[in-house]
Amino acid sequence: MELKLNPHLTPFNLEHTLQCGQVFRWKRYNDWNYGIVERHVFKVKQKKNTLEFRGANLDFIMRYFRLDDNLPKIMAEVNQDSLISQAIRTFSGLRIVRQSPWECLISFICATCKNIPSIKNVIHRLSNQFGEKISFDNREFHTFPTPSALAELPSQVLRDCKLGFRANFIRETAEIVDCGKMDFEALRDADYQTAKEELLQLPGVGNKVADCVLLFSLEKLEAFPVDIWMKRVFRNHYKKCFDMPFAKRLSGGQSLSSRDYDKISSFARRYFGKFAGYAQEYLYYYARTKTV
DNA sequence: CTCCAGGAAAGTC
DNA sequence: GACTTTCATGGA
Repeated sequence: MELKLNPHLTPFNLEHTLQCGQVFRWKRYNDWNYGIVERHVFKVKQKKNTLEFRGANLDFIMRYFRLDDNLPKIMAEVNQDSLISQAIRTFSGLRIVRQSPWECLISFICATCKNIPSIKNVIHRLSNQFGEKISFDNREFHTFPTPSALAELPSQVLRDCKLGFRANFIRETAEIVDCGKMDFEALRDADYQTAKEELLQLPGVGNKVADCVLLFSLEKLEAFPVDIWMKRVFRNHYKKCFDMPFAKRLSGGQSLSSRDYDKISSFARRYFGKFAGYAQEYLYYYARTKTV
């Protein structure tokens, strides 16, 4: 199947969307990109304004890649200065993806203090060992392990997957989700603050992980995750928006205190508006690949 | 070798 | 409240 995209009404860039660092499990064989979502394996490729796909129907593609988001309107709303404007031009067509909350949650707990290649490695290790095998296109793929699959693993087995100090967080969070004590559907319906407070109860989930899960899987497009790269962006470009003592702390090498995190994140939500998460993703990818 | 990565939690004052 | 230390591991 294929989908013709009007670049003015529905701009989309598959490459930027998959490479910006929001998803960790996509693979490329030949010129096809293979994705796994829940139990669906599918492949996608883009040629200019045509999106080609197999193994998924149009509704699924529209929903997963958020092609229902009015991107031109969103970009116009977050386009508040020359830096974000530059990032928007550079990565035109980048979209936030609708991930499944459970996989997103575990992925970003694993992501603490790791670079992206390491994150991909550990997620692949988890899936290959504890996920279910699914064949597609004469290749083998694996679903992401279920909460019960991870909950029953001894932490030593998780450590053997190179999870390090994250192993206990993963197992404990898996137990909580497996017991049905985390209702992702309810979080989707709740407002940003309420949903965030719920997520913060989970072991291994702090401000940054919570905001990633809210943005990438729970429809909270105002969520603005602040990691080491975003701290760098604010130190170099938005220092004047804060008081001097705070600006000085931004220059330090230490990780953000919870209060300083809120200071940046809530400023960004006011500054960029209700689609601040989109601004974050463009700035994040820009900071990682260009000089800021 | 040292330094860093999509941080969080526990400890200290 | 706030600052500091600890937690593992692979890659540059």
